[in-house]
Amino acid sequence: MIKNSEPTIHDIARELQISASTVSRALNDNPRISLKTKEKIKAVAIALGYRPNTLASNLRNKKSNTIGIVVPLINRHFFSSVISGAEDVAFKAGYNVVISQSNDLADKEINIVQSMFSNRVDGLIISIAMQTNTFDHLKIFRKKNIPLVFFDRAVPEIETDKIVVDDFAGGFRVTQHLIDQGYKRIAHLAGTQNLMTYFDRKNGYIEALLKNNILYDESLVIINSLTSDEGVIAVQKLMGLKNPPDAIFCGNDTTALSAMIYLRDKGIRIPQDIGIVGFSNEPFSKVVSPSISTIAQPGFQMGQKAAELIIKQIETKERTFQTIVLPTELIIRESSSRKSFQ
Amino acid sequence: MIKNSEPTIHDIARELQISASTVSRALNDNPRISLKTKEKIKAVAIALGYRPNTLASNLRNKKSNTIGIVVPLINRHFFSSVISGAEDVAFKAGYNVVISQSNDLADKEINIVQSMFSNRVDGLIISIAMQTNTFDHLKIFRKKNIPLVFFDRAVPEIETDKIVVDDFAGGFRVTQHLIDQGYKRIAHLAGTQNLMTYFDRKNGYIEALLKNNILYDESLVIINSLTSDEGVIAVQKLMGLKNPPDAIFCGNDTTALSAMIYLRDKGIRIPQDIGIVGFSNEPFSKVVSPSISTIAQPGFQMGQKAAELIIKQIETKERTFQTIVLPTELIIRESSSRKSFQ
DNA sequence: GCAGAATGCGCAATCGATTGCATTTTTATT
DNA sequence: AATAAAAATGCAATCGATTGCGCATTCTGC
Repeated sequence: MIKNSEPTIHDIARELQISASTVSRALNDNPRISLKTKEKIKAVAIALGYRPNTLASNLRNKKSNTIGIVVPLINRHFFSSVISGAEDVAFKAGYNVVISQSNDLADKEINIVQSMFSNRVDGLIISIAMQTNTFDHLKIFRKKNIPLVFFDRAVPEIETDKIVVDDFAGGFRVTQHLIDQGYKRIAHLAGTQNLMTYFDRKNGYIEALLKNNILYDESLVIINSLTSDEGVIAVQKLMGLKNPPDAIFCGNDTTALSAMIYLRDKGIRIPQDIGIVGFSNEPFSKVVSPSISTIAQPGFQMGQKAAELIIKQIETKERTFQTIVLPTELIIRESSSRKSFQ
Repeated sequence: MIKNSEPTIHDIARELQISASTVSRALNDNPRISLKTKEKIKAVAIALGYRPNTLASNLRNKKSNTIGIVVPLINRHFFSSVISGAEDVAFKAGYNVVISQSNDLADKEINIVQSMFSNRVDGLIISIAMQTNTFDHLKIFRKKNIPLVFFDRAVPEIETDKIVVDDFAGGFRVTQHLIDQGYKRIAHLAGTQNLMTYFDRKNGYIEALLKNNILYDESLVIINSLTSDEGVIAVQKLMGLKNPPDAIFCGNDTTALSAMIYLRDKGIRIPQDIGIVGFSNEPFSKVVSPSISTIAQPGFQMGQKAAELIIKQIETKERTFQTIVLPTELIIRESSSRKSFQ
């Protein structure tokens, strides 16, 4: 008879005239099974092409050995670095990783998170979508005591481990740097203010202005969702002011680039006429011309830390949450180096 | 008593003094259950915060409603586009998607694929790692008749659906373009020849040379793994030849960029002294200076097609495999536009 | 008012692996 | 050789959801 389906431990057991329990134990290297039996069983397992059914195992163990990672966009260098870092640690610790992207949409995020829950991931590492403003789908993880770790974009009202970068310091240093370069009217392109990251960057910016006795002019701050197109729109608006800025601190590299291209096409020189700084150190920021000054975030490292913390949560009952703030690095490139032209 | 664990259909059943079968059927909208009962059951389900245990369901149904996607590197724009396209279609069809990256390592790929198999994905969409040269871990999918679709980097010896781009035509057009621009000695930076993609690109290159009565000089072809560093090494070698090339067709944009930067630092002008063309149309290729001519591959579309085909394989028993060859587009930018300087 | 059909629901087995406890087999001890 | 102790293995329940089959109740038409 043709066995169409996968061989199971029962097939192995039948073959050897022993019980399935013994097979299960042998394959898991349980010391209660003699070496001789183990060897026989393993040989048959290989001969039959046996592959354990993780579903059955997970169901029984109430554990999937899987960590879910949800990011807004997979193809952002920062996020894929975090993924790589997390995978690195998780893999070595024997966990599988499933990745999904929310496309920055709240609905999709909810969908994904619930699906991961239903699939009984052992833990969830997430950076929330820009659009997300209700958090019930995440609170449930805490309520049910399922390991949860936020990175980069965390939810303040949910108490759990968080890995963030020092966005405030980042915003501060960018602004201070622009001031040091002699720029006087510094605008800021900010992201949604319900995300702490963008909120903090803006506050760092404001703080730096104050520290340097520069008036904080709200008309120089534009809040949008930091896409390429919106970068252009924002710059158009800024340049249309009676008193336009001479520097722009962009909330990310994408808008920094689109702004730069727009300005270049208008014949405005960078950094001589206008200084530009981005955020996140996307690979392109180094190779475009002029190269873009930006803030580097240790993505890979964040991923590693996130994985370590989630594994700690998974493997211990202890729940002493920490918020790890990783430092950022200001990378000064051409787009803001006005002094070198003087 | 505190129920720590998740509510199950049995809890709902107990609550209403009915059987679990009825609950299961009601939640699945089985017509055999009356509307009234269904409503009661659904109300209780919500009240208890019930979430189905997909593991149990999948085990019973021998189906996970999940499609696995394996790519070499998540942070390559081309691959993340494919992922997005596949997710798009899969999600709409009610499938979940799990993504993993092989980092171009054979071992990791084998590991991932086996783990996906053990998790009983309904189908696998994969672009193989550069390093992979044995295919048993994939052949098993065909042997067990589990849906399998290759995209971009396919395995010739495994018969199944494949979505590839016309790499041969791509290589041909790049080369023809360089010839049209007046370049005489055209070098080629190729990737591992056990991948059909790179093999075909090289053959397209050779064919174009022959068509134009240009001698094919093997010393102008360098094969490596197309990383940034190896791009530099390759160019150094090429420029060290007694008779160095005046154009380089690079196997990807990454090497095109690193080559370009190296040449620029040496004071060699692009495209005047040397023409450069890449492959894949990474986002940076458009914004660097000079912008890089390249071949665009319809990534999102490939992903969509791949998902459609895998779903077709999953949902029908029919196994008439097809190989879909999508067209490529030559994007001419500054790095190869020598004529505009004459 | 009654046979037969339709409707609504429950029983129990099943998916494949795991595990507490019981049972059998082997080894050690006197 | 007898018995205790240790080692090896098996039984059967369990994880949570699904489903073929069967039973009971209600409905339909004449």
